[in-house]
Amino acid sequence: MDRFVSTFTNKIDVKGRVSIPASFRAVLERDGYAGGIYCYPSLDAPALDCGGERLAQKIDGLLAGLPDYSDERDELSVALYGDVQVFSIDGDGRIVLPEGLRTHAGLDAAVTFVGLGDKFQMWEPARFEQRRRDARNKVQITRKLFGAGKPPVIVGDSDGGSGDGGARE
Amino acid sequence: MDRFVSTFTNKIDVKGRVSIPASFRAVLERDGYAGGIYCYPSLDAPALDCGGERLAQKIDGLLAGLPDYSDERDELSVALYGDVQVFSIDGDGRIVLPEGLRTHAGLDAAVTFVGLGDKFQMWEPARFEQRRRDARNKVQITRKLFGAGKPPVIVGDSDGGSGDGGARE
DNA sequence: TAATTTTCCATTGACGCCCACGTTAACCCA
DNA sequence: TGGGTTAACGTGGGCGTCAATGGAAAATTA
Repeated sequence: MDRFVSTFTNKIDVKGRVSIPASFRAVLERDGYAGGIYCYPSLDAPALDCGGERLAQKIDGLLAGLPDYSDERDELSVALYGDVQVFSIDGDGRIVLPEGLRTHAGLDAAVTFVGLGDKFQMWEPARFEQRRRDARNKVQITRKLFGAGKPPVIVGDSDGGSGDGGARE
Repeated sequence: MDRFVSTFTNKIDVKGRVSIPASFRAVLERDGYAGGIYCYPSLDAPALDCGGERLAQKIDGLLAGLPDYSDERDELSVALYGDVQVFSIDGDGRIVLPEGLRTHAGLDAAVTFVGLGDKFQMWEPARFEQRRRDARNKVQITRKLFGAGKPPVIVGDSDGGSGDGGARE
């Protein structure tokens, strides 16, 4: 497995810790250094975008194209790095969510991890459910408009396996 | 870890001392001499740019490309070296911020350290928050740079808000 | 000597690390 | 095929260590 897939919901404990789904950790390890994850507030959703070394290298790659000490680079650096936080994963596969990011995503008692291929997102479970419903409606509409045969695959539609808040994969 | 990442906020005490985040100190040590950091007012922001040996060598590298005794070089030398200060880090990982630099960055009660890869910046916390908000607004430009085409499915853009559901990748 | 800076020490609160338990899925063997 | 066993994972809590911070003592300068 080399991509983040499926969704999982884990609890935040009293110390602010939350377990990263084991399958996501496996992807991170494959990605290089697995001792930490890069994380920043999602731009247009109340969620956090997360990934491993590959994500970090993407950011670096963008900056590498710009000359050192140019204004352009400085601005972009702040825009990109400014929001990024790095969480170290402890021996039990958990991270601690600091206050700032928790408020952005409205995280309180639990976190829903949403695999998006080369990165994943962390959502407040109820908000994600809402968002997912909206997405389904949208797909219905789109399908009618286009008369498409195959609907785009969203998240476990029909709730086959993972959606029920059960922790395990 | 060999790059400055994440952001941290530490307090300035009554004597003008402030702790350098431990993870940044680790980077500095790896960078060569860890007894001091190079620091100068940021050119285009109310902040201070800081780094270790690698940063100093980069500055040297820039000047090396210009002919000796050219006006250009003189100007750049002054611009780059003129305001550089070297702070020694005490036994507890702290530096003392002199008056001049504190006023440039408006530093008063606390400092936000922003990791930018091969260097980091010191901001007055409130100003950095402001800057970060601005940066997020400018993200449309950033997105083009990222070549964000198709947003990932799932997050059905229900809030009619800013464009595609895809976050920056 | 007075004032300011630097070094050293102490506190405390957060964080990393370790272990232990319950639950659930996977596995094995009859 | 079904029941029992084992392993993996998520979760909670305790404990030790280290970083951040405040303050005192020593040293340097005027």
